[in-house]
Amino acid sequence: MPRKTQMKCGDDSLVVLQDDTSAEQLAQLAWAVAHPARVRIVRLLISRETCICGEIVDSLPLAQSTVSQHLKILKESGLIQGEVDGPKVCYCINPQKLAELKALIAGL
Amino acid sequence: MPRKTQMKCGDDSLVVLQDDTSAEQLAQLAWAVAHPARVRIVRLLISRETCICGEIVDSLPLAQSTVSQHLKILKESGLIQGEVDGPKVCYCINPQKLAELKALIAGL
DNA sequence: ATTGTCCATCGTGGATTTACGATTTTGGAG
DNA sequence: CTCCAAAATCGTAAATCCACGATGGACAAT
Repeated sequence: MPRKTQMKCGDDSLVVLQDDTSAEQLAQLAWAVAHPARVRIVRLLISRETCICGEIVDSLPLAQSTVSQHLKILKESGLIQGEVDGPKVCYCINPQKLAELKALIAGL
Repeated sequence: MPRKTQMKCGDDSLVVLQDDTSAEQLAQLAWAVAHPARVRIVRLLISRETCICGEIVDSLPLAQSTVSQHLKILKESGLIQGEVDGPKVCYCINPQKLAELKALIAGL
């Protein structure tokens, strides 16, 4: 769960939170790709339209558990989806979320 | 300085590092806007073409020192620039870097 | 020179990230 | 049923982030 602004200081509820949802949305999606390994994963998933699985692990210089963690983060962001296929798990991009990210960044 | 992949495991220099620079570039820029406060700052700087300074502090529900830290991060990413104007400091966006971020995301 | 404002930086504390190895879970083969 | 491989999860250690108050430095005006 990516971070929200903690705003420990005096709460000015309304004015402050006005367009904060959009900022948080963007921040959350940006955060998902704010790590080289996760960028690589996303790119890999885009290049091969066919979902792959643990080949991701082989394509990265990281331990299996670490990659699994990054996959979890990407899954939670909604950018990718994973479904079990026998003993393996296949991941693929979620085009909608990817488009959303692109739109949010483009709309800056 | 945002994080790079640590890759503590066996080094497979060539294949692995091939397009890693691009992934790191994207990750670095994405990370700069991976926080709601920084998104707000960037948006503010874009909306007012004229550089502002400590109004940024007033527009955010954060302490001055915290905002200064976010500004530093954004400055290090290259997305914004700041120059002293008398006792105040004016910040403005760096259109090139912003374009770079947009291009990298769009090119996903 | 002194004062006041604006901003950066220091120092700190708590939460989060990121990495790893080890363990558990899951589903298919033998 | 048992064994194997794939993947998720647990537990942990180190680094980083993010917030704050307090301090320090730069510049204008008095």
